[in-house]
Amino acid sequence: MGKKELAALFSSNPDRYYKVSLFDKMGFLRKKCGNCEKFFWTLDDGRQFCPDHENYSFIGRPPTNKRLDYVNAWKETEKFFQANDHTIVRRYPVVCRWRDDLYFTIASIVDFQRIMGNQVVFELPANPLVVPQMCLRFNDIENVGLSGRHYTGFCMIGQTCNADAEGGYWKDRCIDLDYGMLTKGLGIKPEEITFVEDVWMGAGAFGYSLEYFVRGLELGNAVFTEFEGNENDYRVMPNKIIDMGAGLERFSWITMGTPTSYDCCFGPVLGKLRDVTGTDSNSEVLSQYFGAVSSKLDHTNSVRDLKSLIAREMGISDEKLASMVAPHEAIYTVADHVRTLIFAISDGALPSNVGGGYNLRVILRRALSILERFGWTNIKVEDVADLHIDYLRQMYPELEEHRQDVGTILQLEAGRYAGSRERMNSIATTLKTSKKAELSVDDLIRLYESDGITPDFLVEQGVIQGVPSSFYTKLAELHTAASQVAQTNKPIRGLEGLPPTRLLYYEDESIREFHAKVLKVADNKFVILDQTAFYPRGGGQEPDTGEIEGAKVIEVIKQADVVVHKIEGGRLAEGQNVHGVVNARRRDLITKHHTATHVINSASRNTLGSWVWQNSAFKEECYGRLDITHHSALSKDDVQKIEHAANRVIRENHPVVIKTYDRGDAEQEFTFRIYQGGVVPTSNVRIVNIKGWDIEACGGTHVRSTGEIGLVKIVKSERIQDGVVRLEFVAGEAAVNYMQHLDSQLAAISQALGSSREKVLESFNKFMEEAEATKKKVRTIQRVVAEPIARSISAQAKKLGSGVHLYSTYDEELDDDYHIAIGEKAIELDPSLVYVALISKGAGIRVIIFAGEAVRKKVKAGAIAKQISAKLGGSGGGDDRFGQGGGRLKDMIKEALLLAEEAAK
RNA sequence: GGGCCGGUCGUCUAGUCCGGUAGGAUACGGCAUUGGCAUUGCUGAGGUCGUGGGUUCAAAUCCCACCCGGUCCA
Repeated sequence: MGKKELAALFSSNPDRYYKVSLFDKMGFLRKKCGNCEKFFWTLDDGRQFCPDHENYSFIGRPPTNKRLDYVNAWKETEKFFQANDHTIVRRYPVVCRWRDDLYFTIASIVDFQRIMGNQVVFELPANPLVVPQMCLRFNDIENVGLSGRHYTGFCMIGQTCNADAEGGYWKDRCIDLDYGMLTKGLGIKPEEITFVEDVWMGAGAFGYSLEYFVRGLELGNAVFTEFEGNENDYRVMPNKIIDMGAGLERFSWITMGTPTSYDCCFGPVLGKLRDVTGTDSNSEVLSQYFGAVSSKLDHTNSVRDLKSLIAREMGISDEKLASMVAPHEAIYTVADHVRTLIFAISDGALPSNVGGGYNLRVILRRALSILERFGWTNIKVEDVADLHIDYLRQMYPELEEHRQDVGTILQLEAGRYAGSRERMNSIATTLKTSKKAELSVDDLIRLYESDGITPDFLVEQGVIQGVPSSFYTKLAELHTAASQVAQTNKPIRGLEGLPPTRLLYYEDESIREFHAKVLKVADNKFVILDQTAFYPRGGGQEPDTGEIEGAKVIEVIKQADVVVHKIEGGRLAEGQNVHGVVNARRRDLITKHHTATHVINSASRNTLGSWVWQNSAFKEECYGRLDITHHSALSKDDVQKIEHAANRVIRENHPVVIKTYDRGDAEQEFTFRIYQGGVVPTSNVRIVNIKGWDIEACGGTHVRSTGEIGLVKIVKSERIQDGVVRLEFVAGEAAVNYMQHLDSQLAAISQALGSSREKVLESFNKFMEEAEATKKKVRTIQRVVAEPIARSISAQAKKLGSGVHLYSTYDEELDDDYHIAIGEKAIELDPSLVYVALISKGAGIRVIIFAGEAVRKKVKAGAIAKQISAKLGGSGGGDDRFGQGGGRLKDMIKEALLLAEEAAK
């Protein structure tokens, strides 16, 4: 059963599903749309079509006397629902930390959804509640700023209620309230409101819904999630959920009736931008145009198509209209994109080239390129951000706290973009001026993939005439072929029906020895006990090792609720009572590294900025690794500051308190900062609280107070990908070992230099300088002596009967560079000279041959080099003037020299 | 997470496929032309060819690993 069938099913029984008490009370009539056959409810008997086919007739003449800008529209909403016993909840982060299937919060209901297994469960911090949830969506970017109603970031008013919990209500009251909100809150007349029947299907649950419209504008959608299961097997949920989502931007718009919703939702931002850019804001044509676009755009057509239609209606040319409209679209788009970035960055996301960060970089670069295209160099994105924050802080005071950070990140990214543009331009000019033939499609793909240069950009720059039609298909092929499926570890079989293992390491972390009973031995090596003190691999913490009754425990994993010990060198029988011993030193070190990870994580955030989050972590016996989100590589100074902060916390000996909380309570009390290690898939969370420093949800083992860590030393920091920096560190005894190792290395170096430890750098620099100077001196001497030596060589050369002057030598002291320099000079001075040098080099012999111009007809340097090298057991070659080669047979040197003489005769 | 591209004097780069004396441009120093400058000519200095291994008589070039930067996709 698909959405269509479900709609038919619900609509076939409207009294059961859709008819709410309001409809009877007020006399709403149920009608079938004469166009799309959808059912809808209205007070207007004459209405034939559902609002989907209606133009936005509120533009220019709003259906209410109230005029509510964005912030006031929220205040009105807040007031109304508060008066009707709803708890107003502060917005959740737009970065969706509590679900790993979403980068961003895309709807208000997402706030309260938690994934457990394959099931979505709802956790409401209050009942009923209303939340002004900022949502980010990047799937309709092309329409943003153009359509009048699309945003990359918008506020969804979420009215959420668990019908079966205390304080809960169901559809009658929900629609009563929403109706009240529209009529009393916004001041809209009842006849203006239409409810349309629809359905909603999600993961493991579905329901029916009523969308409400005024003058063709959908203001909200009340979803009644009544059933759980799938289409073939479902039942009424024990906790039915109401999810009403309404667009705050639209609430404001319906009361203002501005040409676009942007005009009433960005506060003073648009006006300021128009002033600065000198964009005329009082044009009748413009409001006519945007009004037309807003009302006529439906799901099927694009703004571009609409534009020429409207131009025709308005009786002006496409070009004229486009040029009038473009700066306005640009301002709308920039305002939207920057607003979205403010929320994302405030909530800890960073523009980057990976994951959700990519979306952020795309919109930022879009905004920057718009500013550039229009030549609005006097507008800085960080200034636009400030304007937004000035306005929005009444509603979202937390934005004020992050004003500085947002500015920092925007500025940094704008700089990166400028660098990128510069590089693209220089590549474009190189391509344009190079005499190379047409660029092939493969060339274009390479340029796109390795430099991010789109063919559109090349067309713009006049490098190519047009984009080849095969470009995008070829690109698509490339990527579908490359995509692969990730592999997962296959589970150990035969564990079904075993009770959950009792986890002694949680009950008392100090236990290193314990008694237990063997419940199961699978495959001769996987042992399951009724209880264990062995910590299994998980949360980036490596497993314990040790022994069970003499058998070595080499690996411990947790599968569902069962801890599995992999053993080696021993046999255990099911039912046997055993004694287990955990490798205490290993556990202690891993534990220290784990608590140190938390300490360093907060130290990094306090040092670098609020955008720092744990990206992933790994804790071993001999070192720990923490990946944090950060926009740039760390300087030495940054690392030292973090190290200082971390060690201070260790010296201050903060207590580490571990306590289990209800997940919702923990989120409310400690915020989503607790999810540093990722999503927690259980309804209880174990909170590790380093008092006064760091609070995280974590399942690992920890010291009782930070002083036990003793010492941390950051060993290395590297940027492992855009937006992620890896810190490698050592803690406790491992840190001491590391320091000792460094110390002995330093001792060895200073000894080798014959220097003292204090002056090791000084003497190293001196050695380097000397080496450099010596190299230079050798070069100079070589140049100075080349001529006199060349002369004496010419004099020494054997004058052969053939007219050839032959000089040959075997040299064990000077190198090939010397002989190349001398040989070159020598044949210049004596064109009849043939210069043959065999040079001992390591285990082999190098051959250098020069032939003077006058004898080149007879003696070819390359040929001789080849012959001689062959004799020496190697090979060589070259041209007539210069040849080189070599070999390894040192006892053939004499014969090789004779061979040269032979050839010159 | 999966790819791809690049790293050569201060700067921009050629050379890499197919191993054989690292070359050009620009800026810089000097000299000449000039009353002075611009210009021009001559000339000089400037290079761990990202790092480390390997193959080879020989590696900027081929192979492997790593580092740094860029970029695309999910």
